[in-house]
Amino acid sequence: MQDTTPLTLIGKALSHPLRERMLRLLADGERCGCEFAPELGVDPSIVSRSFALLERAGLVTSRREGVRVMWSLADPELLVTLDRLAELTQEKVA
Amino acid sequence: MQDTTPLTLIGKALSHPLRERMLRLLADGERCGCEFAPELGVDPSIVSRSFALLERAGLVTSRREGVRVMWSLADPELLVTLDRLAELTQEKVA
DNA sequence: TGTTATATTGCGCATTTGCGCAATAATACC
DNA sequence: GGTATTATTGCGCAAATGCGCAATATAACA
Repeated sequence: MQDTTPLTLIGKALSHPLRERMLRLLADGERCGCEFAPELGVDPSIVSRSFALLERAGLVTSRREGVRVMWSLADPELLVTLDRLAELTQEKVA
Repeated sequence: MQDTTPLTLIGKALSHPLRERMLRLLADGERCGCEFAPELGVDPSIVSRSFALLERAGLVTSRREGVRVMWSLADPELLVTLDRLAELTQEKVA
């Protein structure tokens, strides 16, 4: 794709259930990337690529701590805003 | 995809620049679907399928008016919330 | 009935995304 | 140097998405 806006990047990042789950696993704060593969039942390579997508969209940030990479939500308001968005769209559906 | 949540549906709907543009074209209120194909320079079939996606995600609603289908945002707060989301993610990027 | 305007759906094909194995990188420690 | 732990990247293949033409549907109206 050529014309990529901040919002479409966010959309792509959110458009896979695994990546939404990863976001929610960060709700309580920073976590080591190494926890995600076993917890989600996928290959570490998928976790790595998924975090890369989330990071490019600006949804998460990372810092190295020795051999580990620690991930956290880019903003504590994020999940609230996402859930608010889901609310707004479900009004008419429900 | 099997495991599809409200948020992943929204993500998919937002993940294409054409569909984001369509959403923004509804900022000022209801519009006839027939305006979008010429304005966006794509085939009407693409507009139809794109609206179907946006509607399934709960982002837009429609009503028939004779031969036309009139589209509007599911909620007037939607674009504000989406832009808020973009803000939250751009803080760290900028 | 037929004609016009708008919208949707079926189809084939191109592009993108997703997956996991294997290889490589990065860091710490001996 | 070597080993262990975690993370990333290269690759091939599978699945999903995007595209537009053509066909069909829907509604209004003469």
